[in-house]
This record gives sequence, C-alpha cells and structure tokens, in this order.
Amino acid sequence: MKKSKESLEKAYEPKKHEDDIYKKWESSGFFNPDKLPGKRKNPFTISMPPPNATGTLHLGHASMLAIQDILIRYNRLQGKKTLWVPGTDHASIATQNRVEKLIAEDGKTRHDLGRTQFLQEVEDFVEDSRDTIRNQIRKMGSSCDWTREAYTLSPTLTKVVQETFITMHNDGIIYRGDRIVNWCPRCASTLANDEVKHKTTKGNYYYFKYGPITIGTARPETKFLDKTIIVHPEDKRYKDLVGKTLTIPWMNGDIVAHVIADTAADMEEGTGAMTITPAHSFIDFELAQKHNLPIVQIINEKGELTGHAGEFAGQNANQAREKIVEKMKREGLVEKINTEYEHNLSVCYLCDTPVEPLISKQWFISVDTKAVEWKGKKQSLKEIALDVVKSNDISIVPNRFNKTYFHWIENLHDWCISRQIWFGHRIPVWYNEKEETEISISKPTKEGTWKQDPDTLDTWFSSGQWTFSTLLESPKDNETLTQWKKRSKDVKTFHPTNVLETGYDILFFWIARMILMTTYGMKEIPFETVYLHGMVRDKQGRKMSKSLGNGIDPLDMIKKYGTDALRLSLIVGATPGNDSRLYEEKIAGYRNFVNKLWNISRFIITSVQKPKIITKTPKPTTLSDEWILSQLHFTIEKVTNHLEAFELSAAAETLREFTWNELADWYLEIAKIEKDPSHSPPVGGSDGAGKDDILLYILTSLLKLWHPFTPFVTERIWNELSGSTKNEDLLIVESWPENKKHKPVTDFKTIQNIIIAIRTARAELQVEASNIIDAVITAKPAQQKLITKNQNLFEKLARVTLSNKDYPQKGHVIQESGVTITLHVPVNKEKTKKEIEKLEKYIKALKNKLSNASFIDNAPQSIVQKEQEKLAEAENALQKLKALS
RNA sequence: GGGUCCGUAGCUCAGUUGGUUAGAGCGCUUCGUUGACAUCGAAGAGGUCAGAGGUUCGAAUCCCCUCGGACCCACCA
Repeated sequence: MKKSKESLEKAYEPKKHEDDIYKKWESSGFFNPDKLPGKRKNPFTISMPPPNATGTLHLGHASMLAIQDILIRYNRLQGKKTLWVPGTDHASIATQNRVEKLIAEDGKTRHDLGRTQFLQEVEDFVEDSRDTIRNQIRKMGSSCDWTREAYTLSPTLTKVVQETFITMHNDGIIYRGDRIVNWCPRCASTLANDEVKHKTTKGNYYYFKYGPITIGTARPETKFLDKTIIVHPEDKRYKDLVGKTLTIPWMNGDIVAHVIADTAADMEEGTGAMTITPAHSFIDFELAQKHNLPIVQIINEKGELTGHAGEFAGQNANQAREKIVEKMKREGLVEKINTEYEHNLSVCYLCDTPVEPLISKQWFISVDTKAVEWKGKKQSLKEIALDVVKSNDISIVPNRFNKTYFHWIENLHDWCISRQIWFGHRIPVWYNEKEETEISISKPTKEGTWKQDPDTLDTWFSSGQWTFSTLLESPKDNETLTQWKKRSKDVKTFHPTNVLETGYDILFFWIARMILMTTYGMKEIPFETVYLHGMVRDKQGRKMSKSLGNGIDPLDMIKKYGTDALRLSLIVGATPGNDSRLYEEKIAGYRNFVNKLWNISRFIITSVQKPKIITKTPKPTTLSDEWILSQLHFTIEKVTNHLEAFELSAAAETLREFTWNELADWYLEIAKIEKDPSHSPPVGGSDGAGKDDILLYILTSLLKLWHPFTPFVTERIWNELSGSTKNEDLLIVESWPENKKHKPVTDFKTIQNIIIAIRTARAELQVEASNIIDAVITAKPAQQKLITKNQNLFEKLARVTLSNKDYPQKGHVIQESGVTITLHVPVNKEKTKKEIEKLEKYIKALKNKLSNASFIDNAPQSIVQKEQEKLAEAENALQKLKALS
C-alpha cells in the first residue's frame, strides 16, 4: 500500500491494490485468532467447506467465500476471537477418476500400477494442483487462517477417522453385513443413495405368464429364481391362494413358488400380484428380510449373470436380456411386450453406467442402535440428529429447511460407509487366512497372514468430522481419541463452531452427516447455526454449465471489476436458501458503487484540512449536520441488526442507501455549501473545522461498516485516513461502530421535500437550469424561520432566490409539507388542475375510510389518528392550491 | 405419490409480526459537466402485486382453489 494524496487515482483501480492489501493482511497475522490485538474473549468460528484440492474456483465457491468472509470480518470488528479454518477436500472418487484418465493416456489402469504406486501418482497430482485453489481463495479476499489449513486426507484426519471407526465399532454402531446396495459395475464400487441419478429412458416392458398370474417387469434377466408371489391380504381374487405352494413352468424349467400376503402389493396395479427378486431390488430385499425368504444372487459385481441363469451364465445381464426373452417366447411365457415404456433408469452420478442393485458385504453405520449417551440417556444417532434441531440447539437459516431435514432424518436407513475406491481413508480392519477379523489401525501382531480390508470409507464419514478434526493438534502415539481431543487447545476454544455456511444442495450429504458424526464423536453439536445459500444461476435462471457455455468465471470478473464488486454482486439480492442470478451488468453496477465510495472518500480526504480517524461523535452545528449524524446512527443500528440476523443483503442495501442517496447526494453537496464562507448564513457557530470533524467521523464509521462487504477498497482508504503503515492500525482489526441514540430530524426532511418539490416543478415547467428564479414561501412562523435559516440551501440546491415580493396571481404554486411555494414563473393551469384532481381523489378515499364505523371501532387508535392526520394535511393542501390557482 | 420454493415496473429483485398514495437497482425518456465521481447529477414515464374466492374495519402480506415455473425426496413390482 502506497500512501500520499497523489496515489488516490480518480477512478478506483482494484488491480493496483488488492494483492498488496491481501499480503499485508496475511503477513500481519490477524487471520490467526491467537495474534489478534486486544483482549478477545468470545470466539467466533467458521469451518470452511473444503473445495476439491484439485479444483478451480467457481461462482459457488465465490459466493460461499464472500458470505463467510463477511461474517468473519464483522465478528472480528466486533472484537471476537475470530477463526476461519480453510481446507481442501481430497474428493476421493472425483480425484481418482481424474488420475485414472491421466494414466489411461499411457494405456494404463490403476491395477497395472498397483495400489501403492497409483496412490503416489494421485498424491503428486493433488500436491501439484492444490496451490491453484489456495490462491483463488485468497483472490476473493478470504480472511481465513492459513496456518491452520486442513486437508481431508491429512495424517491427523486419517487418524481421527480410523479411531472413530474403531470406537463406533466397539459401541456396536458400525457393523458389517450383507445388504442390498447400489453398485456401479464400471466404477466397481457401491454408491450412496444420493450418488445415484435417475434418467428417464424409453425401453421395453414385458408381461410374462407366471402360473396363475401375469407379472410385469422391465428386467427379465433378474427373474430366474423368482419363487415368491405377493398379493394384498385384502385382495379377494387371491384369497384362496395365500399360503399355497404352486409348481410353475418358468424360464429354466419348473419351479416351486409360494404365495404370501403383504400390503406391499398394490391391488390396483397390473394383476394385483407380483413376484419378488430380493437380490436385485431394494423393496424386494426388504420384503425378503421381513418374510425370511432366501436371497439369491443372479447378477455379480461385474454385471454378469451367475450360475443361476443356467445357459446364460457369464453373459452381461443387460446384453442377455433379449436372448432371454426370445427363449421365453419359445416356451410360451411371454404375454405381451410394451415397447413404449418410459421409466427412470438409475445411473451412476459419475460415469452414467446403469446401477445394479445387488447384495454385497459392506460396512454400515446403524442409525437406530441406542448406543450414544446424549442428554442423559442412551439414544440412537437418528434420535440425536432429530433432537438437536427440534430443541433448537442447532438452527437452520432459513428455517423452512427444518422440515426437509426432519423428513430426511426420519426416513434414514443404515448408512453404507465402505467404498471400493483406493484414494481415501482405508478401513482399519484386517482379515487372516482363517477368516478371523481384527479391528485396528496397524497390522495385527497375532500370528497369521493379515490382509487389510481393501475398501476405503465414504468421504462423508471423514467430512462429517470436519468441524472438530480440523482443530485437533498433531496426533501422538498411544493416546486415546478422548485424550487427544482433551489436550487440543483449539478444540476447547473454538468448538462447537458458530456458523456452518454452505449450499442447500448438500444439506443431506454433509450437514446431516456432520450432525451424526460430531454429536457422536464430541458429544456436542458441530455448529450453532446452519446458513444455507442458494445456487448462482445465469440471467435466465439456468444453471451455469460448461455445455451451455453460460458460465461466468469469477476470476475474470475480479480482473475486470475487482473483488469488492464481485462480492457485492453475489451478496446483494441474494436471500438465504433461494437461488440468485448473476450477470455481468450487475457486477459492473457494483463496480460503479465501489468507485462511488472511493470518490466520496477522496472528496472528504482532499477537502478536509487534515485527514484523520475520528471515532467520537462530533457536535453538529447545522441542521444538516444533525440530520446526517442521526441518519448515520440509524444506519449503524439497522446494519448491525441485519448482520446479527444473517440478513446480509438487507445490510448491504441499507448501507448503499445511506452512502449514495443520503451522504453523497445530499450531505456532501450541502457540506460544500456550508463550508464556503461566502455562502455562510446567519447560523452561528458553523465553521470549517466542525464540518471537517463530522465528515471524518462519518467516513471513519462508513469504512468500518463497509469493510466486511468490500474489504479491499475500505482498507485502502483507511490507510489514507490513518496515515499509518503499522499492522495494528489496519482497518481489519478496528472496532465496529457502536449503536448510538438517534431520533429523526424532521425539520431537515421538510427542507429536503421542499427542495425536491421545487426541482420537480422546474423540470416540469422546463425552466433552464441556469435560470435562478424567485420563490415566495409562505408557512407557519416556526417553519418560516427554518426556511430563512437555510435559504442558502434553496439557492444552491433548488436554484431559487427566496423573496418577499408578493405576486401570487402570476406564480406557479406548489403545496409541500404544509408549505406554499410560489415560483416566479408563468402559472401552469393544467398542472395545477391535475394536482387538484389527484388530491381530491386521495381525500375521498381517506374520508371513506374514516366514515366507516367499523374501521373506527376496530382499528387501533394510533392507526385511526394517523389517517386523520393524513386527511387534515391533504385538505389543507387542497384548500391552498384552490385558493391560489 | 409426498414435500419445498417462486410468480410484484421492460429486466433482476426488496417488501420483516396484515395498516405506504406499493419500493430499489439496471434499462428507458428529458435536462444537466467551471476540480469527489459521466464508473456522475436532477427530474420523469412505467405496476388491476399470476387469476378466482374467503377471513378481516383493512390483504402484495393470512387461508383455500386454479394456472404457470423451479427444485427436493420417494418410486413405478
């Protein structure tokens, strides 16, 4: 940061300052709560949702960083011990896939390299590309503590994850079992429910004869061993069949089938009867468990048919479908085929391969086992997750998402946490040749050949522990998880964190998992408030995507308009939980605002005798002084309240309104007049120094108020004001303006209104701007005095000379704020007539309301009174207009 | 099938617990530039608050329905 008045360029050039300012902040150490000046007791903590280590900054990141930085900077100015923990995510599947693609260019697969070498390649790739995202986070002005930067696959996190696995296993919450899972044959991995996408596809729908009933299916290749018919218990058609055993001619010869009654059968659908395929359908699997039916695997992990398919064994299931149907046709089992069948095909969210539901051995977290001590009693993870939000320990902004959250938790099934991916946290389980199992981080010392479970953990298992694992000190050997957590100072100081800010799209993926894992691991909530932001869309409301080419690169925008402008464009007009639209004109608009702020400051700094910081409210000497101070104090109160309520957009809008419309458009113009001795009215006591103090006080306060939103430009101007290059004089560690008493200055409003009314009349009557006209103002004595006292304002701002001459018959008359103004210009009869009509209509409506007995009876006294005042004022105005026109 | 959100000026959006002659920014029209800023200033045009009904003295705001749009969850044997 340079300093000297010459360096205040005419238009603010963000590129000239931003990098230097960021470096200054970072080297000051103030991003680190331990190095903040002053006594700071209360902590304020945010864990940054970690962007992918190998990714690049997009608008989603930009808006998340802007929001979090605003909260952090505001709370830092409020004197809190502020910590924002940055980090990156190893993004297991995504990163592994990228490296697999890279090595595929050399014609290699991960299996060619082997686990160790492949993982080395991945780590190298991550290390090479991680600086990109780090520097992009800096570009946004993020005031996060880089000395505490975390990584989801760091040694610390790995240790936490493995220890947690072991503890949960000991508590009986983690178990291994056969379950039906979503399986991607291409990735050779299970997928979580939310990693499965649905695609509408057209295909064949087959109707087969199955003994006494007809069954319909889109997947004949799974039905070789369907041996159970389910009918609804109240279905009269099948009443006699329930419980019977039937021999039925089927795909590979006769089979023996049983009939079972269950409400799962829909009487309205098809024939009202169905057969089930437990190993390849979620619902059928549940039914099979409920009725204790055999579960037989027809399709294997490679997507091939097993021995149960007889002659089709070994063939790809999907490809064999038509051959199987051909055979069934020959056997006379096909009733009809609907070729226009539309259904939702489940596909892998990463590679679009159709998902096979199949049975496999996986690790699970039980959400229903009551094994966790919470609020004095043993509860299940599900119960705790519901309780913390219901009892308001955690509040979600906006709170309509509570409903969605509850619904999701209530329907939560056991969570499959094993993934057949190499890049990730390895499951700490070992097996030997005798099929014994040991749960431990390192290889068991007992005799035998021990092999570690090849799987890794679902990435949400580790990110679920993000808020506290990132605060732990480096692990030591031979200490328990509890001991480790206890000795870590940061955990004690900064956990639970205050706010978790993220997009509503990962409420389930992440927020819910953090609540589950942290209430378990820490016996406390991970955060107090969840702030959910919406998605950033293009001007038409479409998602931004590469294929549409409608994406906006935040870094381009920073280059063009500056970080402050980009931040504002992402914040203003965006409300929590709702999507917002971004387009370049919007960013340009905020660039204009930042420039306005710059020029306001430049004006104040260059017009005062000596720029300096003033934090004590100076004494007002003129009415305008009184008014602007009152407006400033009102603004401070409003902005503070908005920020406390997480209403960032409203806070910024309140500030913009004050800055541009009140300060720049009115007060600065008036200050020019009132500072000029040649225009000095008989106001007494008004001198330049008093004005200087007020201007500097306002600027001091304004820079603090804007700092969370536009950190760069405010820090740059602050430097000019403070004249200091010391770290402790940086704006980032200043203190937030206090709330001060204030009351509206209505006298000033009156003057403003009269000036506006005269301007309007001048414009409508097309009076040349250079033409200073005479005006006669008649008013009650008190108002008359006020007007005379401020006559220089009318002369300069409304370009009229106040006069005593009396020529009401010839002048153009305006009614405003109970005052009659006669302008020495020809009467505009038409204009006056219109004015009268408008007033008459308004009066009629008011009279109507006031003559309504039920309004008088029912409405509160204050409302009635207000209406009466309105009427009186309007009638007064009408009377004068009529008399003088 | 269950649920959520949205529909206010040409465009993007505010409108807090029902009480304004319904607001802002951009765009548009007219006028304006002798040192804070043309990335600017002054003034203006433009809305039956998606539609119908209800509650109320009073509805953009609360309730119900209809239409239109976005999204989430579940799922079609």
